[in-house]
Amino acid sequence: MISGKFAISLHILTLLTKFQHEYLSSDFIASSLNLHPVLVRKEIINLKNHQLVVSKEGKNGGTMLAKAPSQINLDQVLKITLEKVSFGYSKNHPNPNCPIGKKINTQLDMLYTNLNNQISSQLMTLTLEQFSKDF
Amino acid sequence: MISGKFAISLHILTLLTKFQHEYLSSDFIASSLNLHPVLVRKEIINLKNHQLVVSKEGKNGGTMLAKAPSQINLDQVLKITLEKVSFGYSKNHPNPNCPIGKKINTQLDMLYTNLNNQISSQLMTLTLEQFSKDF
DNA sequence: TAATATTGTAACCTTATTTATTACAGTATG
DNA sequence: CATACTGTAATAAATAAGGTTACAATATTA
Repeated sequence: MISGKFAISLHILTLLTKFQHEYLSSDFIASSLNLHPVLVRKEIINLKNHQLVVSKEGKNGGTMLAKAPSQINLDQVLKITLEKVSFGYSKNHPNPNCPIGKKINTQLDMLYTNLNNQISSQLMTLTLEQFSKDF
Repeated sequence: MISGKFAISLHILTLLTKFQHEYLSSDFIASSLNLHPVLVRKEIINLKNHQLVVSKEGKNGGTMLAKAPSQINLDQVLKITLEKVSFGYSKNHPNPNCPIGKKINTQLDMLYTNLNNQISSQLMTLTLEQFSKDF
């Protein structure tokens, strides 16, 4: 899953913010997302691995935020879902005998790193609390 | 073609910058990219449609920059290749009966638009001339 | 003017990636 | 102990991306 990960995780976190201190089941979350519960659980595992949520197995189990929404910013969410925003690479290895082909990926990396830094610094200023307020 | 478009176009434009005032064939360009010449021609058509390059059919034909590399900035290239950088959406329509589901896409749009504006203003400051200098 | 090198473009094929489904073991609750 | 959950693997289906073939159109040059 690449394209939807960030959006799905943010949706889940927003739901959890609205129902703070309650365990929400993957079925409930899935019905808001209109997504298969197994996919929701997979995303939740990722959120769990990064200590953003906790979940409880068994009857009346589910998932809950692990910290206050004011302590979670959107850059954290981006980092654990997409890692880096890619603006794309040509899939094939460019010709190493061509001066451009040889260096293009390094140059793109540098450019993309700069762009990512800027994106991150913007997302860092936005907390889940703020994002959730508009719903 | 989504992921590679920006990188491929930038690679082509960089080559054209290095060989300014020469018509380069799609075969030559393809061998630097290690890509099928037909794909190169497809990308070139896009660059042509946006007046960044001109091309000439027939023997000794090929493609050449339509303007000085100092007059082309990377935001223009981004706009004609990816239009907008997407951070992803859940593929399904979220549940409109859920307050979060109903509004999530609008909220994501706003967020993504802000991020794109910032990316654009950064890329606008970078010309093809500058980008090509490091090869 | 004929051979050649090139672009332009459509149709189609292949592969990779994403998303969805099924199945079931494990676990906590009441 | 029945039930309602999570966790997770295996696999299938759908979609997207990239690659290939084929050939018409065009300009060059010998």
